[in-house]
Amino acid sequence: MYTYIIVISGPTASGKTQKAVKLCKEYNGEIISCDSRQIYKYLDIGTNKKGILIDNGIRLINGIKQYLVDIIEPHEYYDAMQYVNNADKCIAHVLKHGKIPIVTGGCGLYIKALLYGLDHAPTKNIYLRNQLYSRSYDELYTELKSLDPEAASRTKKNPQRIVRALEINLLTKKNTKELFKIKNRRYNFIHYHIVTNKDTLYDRINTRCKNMLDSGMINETKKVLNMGFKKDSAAMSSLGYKHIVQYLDNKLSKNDLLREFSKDTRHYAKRQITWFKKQPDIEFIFENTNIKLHERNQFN
RNA sequence: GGGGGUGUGGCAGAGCGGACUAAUGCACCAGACUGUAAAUCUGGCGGGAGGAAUCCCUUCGGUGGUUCAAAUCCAUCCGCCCCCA
Repeated sequence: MYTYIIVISGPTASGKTQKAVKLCKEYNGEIISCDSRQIYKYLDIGTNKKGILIDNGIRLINGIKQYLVDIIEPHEYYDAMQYVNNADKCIAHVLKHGKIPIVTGGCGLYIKALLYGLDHAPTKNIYLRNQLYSRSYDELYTELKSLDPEAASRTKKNPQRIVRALEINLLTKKNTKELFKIKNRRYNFIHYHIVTNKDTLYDRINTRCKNMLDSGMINETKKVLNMGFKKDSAAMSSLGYKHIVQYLDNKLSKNDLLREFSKDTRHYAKRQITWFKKQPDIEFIFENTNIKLHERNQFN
């Protein structure tokens, strides 16, 4: 019985899933997705889902099972803690069946949360947030500065993060210094991160965006909107979909739609690259590298 | 041939006598981020020195003028565009 899990991360369009599928076939594994967008039902083209849905939250890609996709409705809220809970269950499930869980995805925060855990903090409080958002940035920043200077210096000029820090502080009456503990690994894991040539990656992103639009992503968006999901629902903040919404509102031309979609996706990839650079316990591999688990002690 | 317009940093595009190394956007580079994360946010972006304040050099098609001062005015040359013939 395996006790290790494998993590494969990489920027968008770096070929994570493909690599994971190959690995699963060679080593009897199953994929646990770590993707904050493929969790949404109905958004298939733009989130680049692979394979077919065979059960609630389970897809089959070339005969390999992938968990944690298509699990919530477009308007539903999701967060890192929920991901950890879900992923923990999936990992246990896969291990129980004697297979290797291969966590695959590009969502840095979720991976970090899964691997090292989150400190105990309250979940989103909409009432409080609305209250906070009605105040000015300066006011919020000043308040955070007095309540939790460290958090303030970490979140400066970022309203969203200031609100969250205040939310934690007001709800727990503790500052992050008291709340945040040094954490140990929650799993025995090997974390591979795919490194690609950036120019190649950017080219790939550009053509992928175009292909997505050409293969019905706009209609998919319309369909979801016609189902009654709002333009500002959580899922609609996803790359591409949010641009399509603007296009449908005549705020973007078709050319601009593609340009903005590609641009933001490229920027996103860059953010992913930046994030993983400073994460601990990562083995960086080139995209054409074959992962050979059998050469590792823990798999003998 | 006649008339009008235009030429600005990698691109688009403001500026139209001083605060101009020159707005803004794109591209590009770097970064932050423990519960919204495909989110949110920050810095840089002519060259050289410096941690930085700052300093030196070089820019607005070419050249020559006017002016204390020019991307901005004038002359001329070159390129592009439009209209009339």
